[in-house]
Amino acid sequence: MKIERDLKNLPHKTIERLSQYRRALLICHEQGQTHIYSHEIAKIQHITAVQVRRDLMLIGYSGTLRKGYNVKDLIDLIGEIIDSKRGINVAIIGIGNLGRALINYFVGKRSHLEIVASFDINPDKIGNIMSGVPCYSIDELADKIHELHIEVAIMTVPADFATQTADALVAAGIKGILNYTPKPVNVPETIYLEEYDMITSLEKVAFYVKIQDLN
Amino acid sequence: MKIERDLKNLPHKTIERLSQYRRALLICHEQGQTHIYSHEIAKIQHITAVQVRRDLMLIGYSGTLRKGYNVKDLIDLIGEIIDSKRGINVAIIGIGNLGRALINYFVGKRSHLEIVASFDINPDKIGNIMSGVPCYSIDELADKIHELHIEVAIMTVPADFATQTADALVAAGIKGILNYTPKPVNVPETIYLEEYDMITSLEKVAFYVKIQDLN
DNA sequence: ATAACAATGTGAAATAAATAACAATTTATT
DNA sequence: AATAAATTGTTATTTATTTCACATTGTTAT
Repeated sequence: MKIERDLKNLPHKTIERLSQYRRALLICHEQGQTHIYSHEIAKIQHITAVQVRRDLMLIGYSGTLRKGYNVKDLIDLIGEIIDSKRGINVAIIGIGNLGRALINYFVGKRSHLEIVASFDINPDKIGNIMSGVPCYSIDELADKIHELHIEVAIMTVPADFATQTADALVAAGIKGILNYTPKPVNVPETIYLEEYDMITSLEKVAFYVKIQDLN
Repeated sequence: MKIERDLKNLPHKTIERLSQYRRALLICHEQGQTHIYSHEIAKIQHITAVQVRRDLMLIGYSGTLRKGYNVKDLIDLIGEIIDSKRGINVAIIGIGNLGRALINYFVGKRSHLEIVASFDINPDKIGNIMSGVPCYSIDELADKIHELHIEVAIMTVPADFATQTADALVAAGIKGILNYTPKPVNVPETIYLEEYDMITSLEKVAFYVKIQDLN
């Protein structure tokens, strides 16, 4: 009960960084590294060592002086914080290039997050299995979401289908949506929505390149 | 000279939102809408009307009372702020699913950002043209970056190639990098680097879905 | 032993970003 | 003409996030 309250108070940015720390730590662990200093983690993530220490403080982890943090312990603790014990099933909506990229990229990467289904409108794709992920007709969306206990959906449909796809997901009882279409969608407040648009990122890079030249 | 200083002082978040406002405004403009209120823009972007007005205040745009903002004028002004007058050439490094998704998605979308080349290591892909974008060997990276005046690169190579790709881009004189590999890369401070990792976003969604259940 | 060093942990301060509050003003209505 | 309503523009405030400063404490070298 204490922990639940703490989790809710973790800054959003800290959540993001914890995920990134873990990814870096997993690589260190694979390579046999047992301990790591805050400034080493910081360097990998292009942030400051203080930032790392503060994040770890927030999740109640203590390192040892002069040896730093225990890589394995920290990986496990971050898992306890950000992972769901029961695991979470994920679906990808829209099997275009981006949908395929996500499937290839995610499958097998995180044990607590499993991509259990994909959906498309194209008959040529329906029925296929890609990296172990079956593709169903979008008509089966609601049924499969219930049947397979899918809680999170990643939207990779064309922009013109974004709204109706989001509506269908909401109606089917999805709990979280990651929207990669360039069209913002509206969902009830009870559903967690994360939107990311690649054009915005590219335009941002271009902007900072541009103003550098103005020096 | 006044403007140059102002541009540098615009909050990063405002830059991102300006890009998003424009995208929404372009759709409105296509549909023949001539004016728009701050609260309408806000609703599309899931933010507050005050936030919109503040962003527009920062770029020195004034709307008209009771009619709101002129869609066309605002599109043009945002372009003056975030676009480079000369246009910026972009390359995609790595023609996997994600690279292809980006090409399909970007081509023709923004006049000031042109994808002029892609690069890959696979001989089957080299020499192909996709949506008008030629694919060159990664060996030609430096040459083509100079020849085609490429200033921004989007990295969509496998994680294991991230470091060497970034190093090659830096050596070739790139000015900005958008890194979509899951591996953070190091570049000199003079180069603008934006990194985005899809696993982090998915884990974040999963986290907030998880803690909602703890209520 | 003791001093010097190098790391963590954390309260305080600074910075960045979002929100609240409200004055000003145009338009529509009576 | 006066009033009401709706919208912008902007200062002040609040909230969120990062950084600073430094106390603490193992470890190593002398």
